[in-house]
Amino acid sequence: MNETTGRRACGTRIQRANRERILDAGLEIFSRYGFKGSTIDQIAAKAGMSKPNLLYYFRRKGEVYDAVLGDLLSLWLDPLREMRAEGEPLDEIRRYVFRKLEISRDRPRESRLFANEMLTGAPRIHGLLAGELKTLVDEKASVMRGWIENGTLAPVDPYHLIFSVWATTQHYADFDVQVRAVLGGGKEEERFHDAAAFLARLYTYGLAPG
Amino acid sequence: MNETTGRRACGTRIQRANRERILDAGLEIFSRYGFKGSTIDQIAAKAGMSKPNLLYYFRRKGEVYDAVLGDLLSLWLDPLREMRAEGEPLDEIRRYVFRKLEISRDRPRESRLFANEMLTGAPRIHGLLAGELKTLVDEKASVMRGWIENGTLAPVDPYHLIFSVWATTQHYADFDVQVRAVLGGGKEEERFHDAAAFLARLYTYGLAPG
DNA sequence: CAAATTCTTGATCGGTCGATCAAAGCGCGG
DNA sequence: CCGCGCTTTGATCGACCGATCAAGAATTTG
Repeated sequence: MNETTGRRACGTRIQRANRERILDAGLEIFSRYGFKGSTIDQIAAKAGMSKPNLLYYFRRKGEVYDAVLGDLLSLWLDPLREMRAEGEPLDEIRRYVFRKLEISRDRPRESRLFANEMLTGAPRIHGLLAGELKTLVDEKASVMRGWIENGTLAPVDPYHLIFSVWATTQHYADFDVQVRAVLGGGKEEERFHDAAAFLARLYTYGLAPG
Repeated sequence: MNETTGRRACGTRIQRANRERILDAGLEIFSRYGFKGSTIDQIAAKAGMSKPNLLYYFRRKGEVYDAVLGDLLSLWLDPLREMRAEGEPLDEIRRYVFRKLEISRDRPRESRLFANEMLTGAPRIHGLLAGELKTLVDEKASVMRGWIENGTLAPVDPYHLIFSVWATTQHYADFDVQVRAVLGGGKEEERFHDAAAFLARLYTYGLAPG
């Protein structure tokens, strides 16, 4: 027994370390070239191991992809889950926007992978979209309808409101090249601040009731 | 001479027809699987011809891709070009949003291809982004700054305003699968109307001065 | 230390894809 | 009808890629 690390058994130390490296390399490569556009050689090279060794840990290319994607969904939905019906509506929405914007800044590879999957018709996570995702969105849309009836939120379509938050925040990760080309080589910190300020203003005044 | 059609000479009738079919098929395939993920066989099959025949009109796979992409940029930038400094700011912006939303509805393949190119780092159009695109955006940002000084537009960052328009409108084409999964199988017409109404409201109140 | 197990990799196989070529088909002017 | 140029395609080549295997290296275990 080697429970010295304190983590529950899930393969040897080497196994865990190598799986970790493979998943990280897979995220890097898949997020840039998509599933078909990526090769096992690329991923193995990025992970610093040989191709057969990678296939020793994941029998198929698709298994790496699914594992990378599987780690993603909770990260993706958690910020929306945090939206509380008891909070001040505009505060909750601004906070949600800010959290999503932070994720775009800190996890651009995850965002691009997600976008890539959507663009190709989401063949591998279509079930999750119609299930877990839709359930959560329906729930939060219901919360927003409550706010609208309270008169604490402008009467807008909750679904399209959520879509707009997804779109405006993910844009900074997915279209990073375009954003950089337009804004020039300014500091990333400044870009983030300006984007946050603009979105805060847009949603504050755009969604204020009355 | 066969100027009977009235179009200027640009290959025979057969050449023009086949190039057209190839470009349309290329758009269909490339927009769904990206450059590396698409095969000439797929494109040729979709165009209803053999692979060598396709390569008779375009010597390389990359030539098809570049031709498809080249037809795209003007379509992409025209709506922004139409924004007039003399107009009423909020009208101009609302009109821009609506035009972009129409394009997302009517040309989803073009939108997805563009998104795919961005996700992969835009290796083939990076020059256009830093050139033609940036020039136009700088020009319109300047127009918006004028509106802000006039007091006819809220003091927001013009660049991030434009980004948000791109993001919110393209989202309906690029993330179509997700939108459908969340909204269920409602009519496309209704979706479009609701999205237009939400965005009109968001930008009207979010950008109104004072 | 020795045996057993886990880990790593060079070599290789079958399949796919981009690209080429030669030959056959087709339309058009004489 | 003939001959010429434009168009189409079956066959094929080389490169790349996913996957397998057997053998060797490293690590763990007794």
